[in-house]
Amino acid sequence: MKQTINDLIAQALHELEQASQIPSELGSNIQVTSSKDPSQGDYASNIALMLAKPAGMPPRDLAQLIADRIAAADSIDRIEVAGPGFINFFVASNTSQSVINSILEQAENFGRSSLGQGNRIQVEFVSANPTGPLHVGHGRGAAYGATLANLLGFVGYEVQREYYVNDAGRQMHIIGTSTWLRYLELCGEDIVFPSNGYQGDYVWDIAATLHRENGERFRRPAAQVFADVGEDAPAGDKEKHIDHLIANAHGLLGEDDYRIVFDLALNTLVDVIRNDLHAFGVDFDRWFSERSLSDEGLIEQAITRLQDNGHVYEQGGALWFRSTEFGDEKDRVVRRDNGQTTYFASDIAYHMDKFDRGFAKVINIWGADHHGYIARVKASLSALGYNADDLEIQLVQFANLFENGAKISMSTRSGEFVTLRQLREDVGLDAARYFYVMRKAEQHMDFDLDLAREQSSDNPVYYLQYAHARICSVRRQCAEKGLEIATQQINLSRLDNVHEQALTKHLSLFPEQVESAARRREPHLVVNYLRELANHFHSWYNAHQFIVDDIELRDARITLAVAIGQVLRNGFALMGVSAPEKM
RNA sequence: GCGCUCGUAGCUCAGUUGGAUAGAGUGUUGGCCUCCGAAGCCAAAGGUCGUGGGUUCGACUCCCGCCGAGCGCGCCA
Repeated sequence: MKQTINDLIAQALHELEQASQIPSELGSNIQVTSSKDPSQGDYASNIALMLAKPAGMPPRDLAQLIADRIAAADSIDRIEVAGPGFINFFVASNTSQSVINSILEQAENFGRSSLGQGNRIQVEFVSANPTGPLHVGHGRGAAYGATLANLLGFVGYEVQREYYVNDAGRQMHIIGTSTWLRYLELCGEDIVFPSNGYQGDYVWDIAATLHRENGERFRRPAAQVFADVGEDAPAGDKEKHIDHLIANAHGLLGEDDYRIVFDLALNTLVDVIRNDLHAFGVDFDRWFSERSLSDEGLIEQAITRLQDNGHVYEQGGALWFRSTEFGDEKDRVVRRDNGQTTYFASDIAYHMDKFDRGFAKVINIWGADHHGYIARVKASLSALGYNADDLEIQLVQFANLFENGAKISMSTRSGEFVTLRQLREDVGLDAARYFYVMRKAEQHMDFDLDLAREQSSDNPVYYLQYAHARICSVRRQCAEKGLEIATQQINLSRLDNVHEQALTKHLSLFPEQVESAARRREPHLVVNYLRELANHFHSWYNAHQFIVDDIELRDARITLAVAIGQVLRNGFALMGVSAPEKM
């Protein structure tokens, strides 16, 4: 419809130019928007306001000139000039009602588009270190990423969902060693657990598995384990303390046995995360291992490529990437003076690999605390010869969590955190998913856990689901009363009250809202849309009876209700929320 | 100190590439079920859009200064 109006305006402008009533080549960027207020028509264009100055005419006069030129069209009832010079279009009711037939015909495909043209796009999200179960802080990225991926698929992209598993590096050695120390305690060794170790109960669980499956095979005397490790905090350096423990674990266990302990911790935690996410309705196509980058020589390959392109230099025994050449604020080390490559080097290799896999677009969803990292990753892509604009980074702000009126901090290390699983069990999957995506991702957000728990029946998601359940209920009523609802030859012109007009108008906006949400990477727009749809529906429901004696009217109203139910379901599917028939 | 993301109703937040009278939820105060589900509807009240300038027909939106919040500035990951 927007396009139709756009074309009508373009044609009118063209004719006016031909007739020399306005100067030519005004550079018309025609904008057509849907109106909020019904008195301002269904659609409006500000074209006259835009062109008033270059045309040297008062906006209202120009608007009238254009409006008079616009050819009559079946789909347009009337055109008005209003306000400072807007042109308002009133769509003919039979045209706006035709959307109902489109919805019923296209069913679960209503709203799909070919915007993505089948291009491959990757969405990488969550990617939390596998050092413990996911907590509520990870939920926002999970829900946002999953919904965005669904949205992109819906508008015609071929989407790949990926989780980057940080299975290399110091944090993983700390979790591995923490597991081993708990295991030694189970063996009866006298262990003083390091302050910098992972202290959550889940570490005990992994240690118990290790003990159950391997007996005392990995047992070593505590005296040897703590030989030469130095003081722990507060008297000593907790970082050095844990690093020495890791080194001792390597030495005492030997590389092969160390790896068994390490991998058990890693695999168990990745499984926990995978299961938690699955239960949260979030599944990935690929779990990409950071360790595989070094195993397959990709890190060396990336560094070599940077060297070949002349973007690397040596200083202080380390190898530096000259990222400042591409806008970063300082150069970055890729290989330390001890010969080890940095985490950043892995990330360069990882992103190189992403682009070598042929994605037209790569979207990374990162916590807002990683914003300082964007410049260097983009710099590395440019240096490798890729178009850095093809990497898009969406930042998700943290949610401040409140419990008992106080802000609570999340620490995987100390084991003090509310898990994503607990949240889901407390408030339910639908409420949790809805809560996370109802707000714009870059907006800071406060999350009151008590409120979420206690008032879970007040959660706004039920408002939407209730609309769907009511529609299903009406259909059940019809069936119980033995009323046949016609599926063809519905006289939709009977839908003539203000509620029905608002509903058909709103339904027709779904496809463009979905496209806009996908293009802007803002799933919350879909949530807003659905809320408005439910609002219109509830108002209508309270104002009018559906099951009436007038068969033609009854058929028309129930057909509209069915169409609303379909659009709600399509929206729910994108959000990962269920569409209950009863509540 | 520099950088990133922000600042909208008592509270939590929307506000479409700059558009018409800045909107929801929640909370407060009133109404609405002999009728398809009251997890709902209708209405009232609630605002110097942090602040001061600038750009223009028009600014919550764009630009600059200031104030305030969160986060980031490592040869950690």
